[in-house]
Amino acid sequence: MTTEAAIIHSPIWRSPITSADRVLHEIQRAIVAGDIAAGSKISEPELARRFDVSRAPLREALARLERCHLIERTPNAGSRVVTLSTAGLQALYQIREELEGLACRLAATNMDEHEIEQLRQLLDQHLTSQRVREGESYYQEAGDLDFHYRIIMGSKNPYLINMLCDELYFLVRMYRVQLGMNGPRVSRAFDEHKAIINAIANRDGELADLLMRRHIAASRGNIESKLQQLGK
Amino acid sequence: MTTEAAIIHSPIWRSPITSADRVLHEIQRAIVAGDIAAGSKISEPELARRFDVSRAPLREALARLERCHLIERTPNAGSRVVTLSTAGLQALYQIREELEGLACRLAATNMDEHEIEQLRQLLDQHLTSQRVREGESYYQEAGDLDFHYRIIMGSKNPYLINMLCDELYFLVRMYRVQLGMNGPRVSRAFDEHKAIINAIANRDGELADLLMRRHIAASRGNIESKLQQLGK
DNA sequence: TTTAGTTTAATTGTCGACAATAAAATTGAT
DNA sequence: ATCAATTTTATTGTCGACAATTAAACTAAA
Repeated sequence: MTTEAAIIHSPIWRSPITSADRVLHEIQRAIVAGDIAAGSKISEPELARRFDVSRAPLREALARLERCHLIERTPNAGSRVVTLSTAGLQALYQIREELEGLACRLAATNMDEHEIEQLRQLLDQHLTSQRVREGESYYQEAGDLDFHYRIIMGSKNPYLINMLCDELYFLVRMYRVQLGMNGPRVSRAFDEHKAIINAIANRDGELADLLMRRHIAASRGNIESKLQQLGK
Repeated sequence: MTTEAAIIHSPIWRSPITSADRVLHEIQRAIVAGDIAAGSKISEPELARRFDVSRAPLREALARLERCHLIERTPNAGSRVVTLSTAGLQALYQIREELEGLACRLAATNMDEHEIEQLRQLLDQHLTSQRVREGESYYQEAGDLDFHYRIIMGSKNPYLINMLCDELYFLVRMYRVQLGMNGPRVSRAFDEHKAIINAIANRDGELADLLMRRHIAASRGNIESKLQQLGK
């Protein structure tokens, strides 16, 4: 999957050379996957031992985990992993709709032909790999996220890229992964993606914006129903 | 001025109990004011001595300064204060338009009558204090920012509040302060503010959104002309 | 004189220990 | 037995020193 490649950029990620980066990477993965339970308290000494680092780089990592809304820190009290809720999901997706809509509008004018072509190719290979393994659509997940990443990059707006990819998307992934969002929306999402690409290729930013908002709203609806289906 | 009060909230600010918070506060002020020059390199040992703290809380502060886009860090290389540019201003204000537009739409449905009344009062006292001291409109600056803060808070969306107030607004203030944005747009801004409040009071989110976008676009135009007027 | 390579110096990243604060446990009183 | 106050424990925040990396200075060769 190419998701990993798409994630690499700017402040939060750089290349995991430093040990703070490494431990950040691992904890992010653990929280998103639910290995560190949502709502659980975080013990600095414990995590430091667990990932075999001192508290200094660990705290650096915690600072950045707070930045991408995966934990909440209160001074002199400690950190907690965030909890997933309907209200939180709605607040998150309100922003996402708005910012990714903007990303589409900007991408429609700022992406060059080559980038658009690459986006098309991504969608194609995405389609074939999905047809091959119909049930196991973790790859679909990754492919979908990759699609969104590309468009966000295509906006060429550094602040927008930073906010969406570094600060919001981990939480989005956390909702999707922990609620088992892998199922039936696959083929419909393909069509929506295709339509968005066409709009961008036609340099119709307004339309791409509108389609992206609908696409995200639909995605939110899905997660929302799953959320209240599982209580809370 | 009430700006200080409006700033206090959520992750970045809490109450400056810890020394990392204190030094963050001071450095933010220094960078926004230009006391630490834009584009200059940051020396951790030097700043640590200057603000009389160890490097540990200083680095905590640097992490949060990166978060609000006032410095840029590269691993093993150090930190630089950001530089102001037309491209950066445009990218920043693209986001601002979008998010504050959203804030207006949300505020139109989420602010209660009391909050709207307070907003009206703010504008009035803002008007009188401006008529008193026509030339020195630093207070106007603060008043304007306060106006925007209130609406953002009125959206009741925690992510939106965090992004705008904690991550974007320091940079906005940096542009305004360092380019001496205090002058002639005062009375026009009043009318625009008034119109936005009316739209919100009428629960007309669409209109408030539109007006806010125009208001911010006008503000950007002002700063933009000043920027290229001073070279670069 | 310029450029490449090497050495030196300075800066950043990390560590372990201590201080200050908050949570937990214990004690005492009603 | 319950609640309040106090002691104890544990956790977070801070410090100074060391290790690793990078940038600067210097030397030497073309």
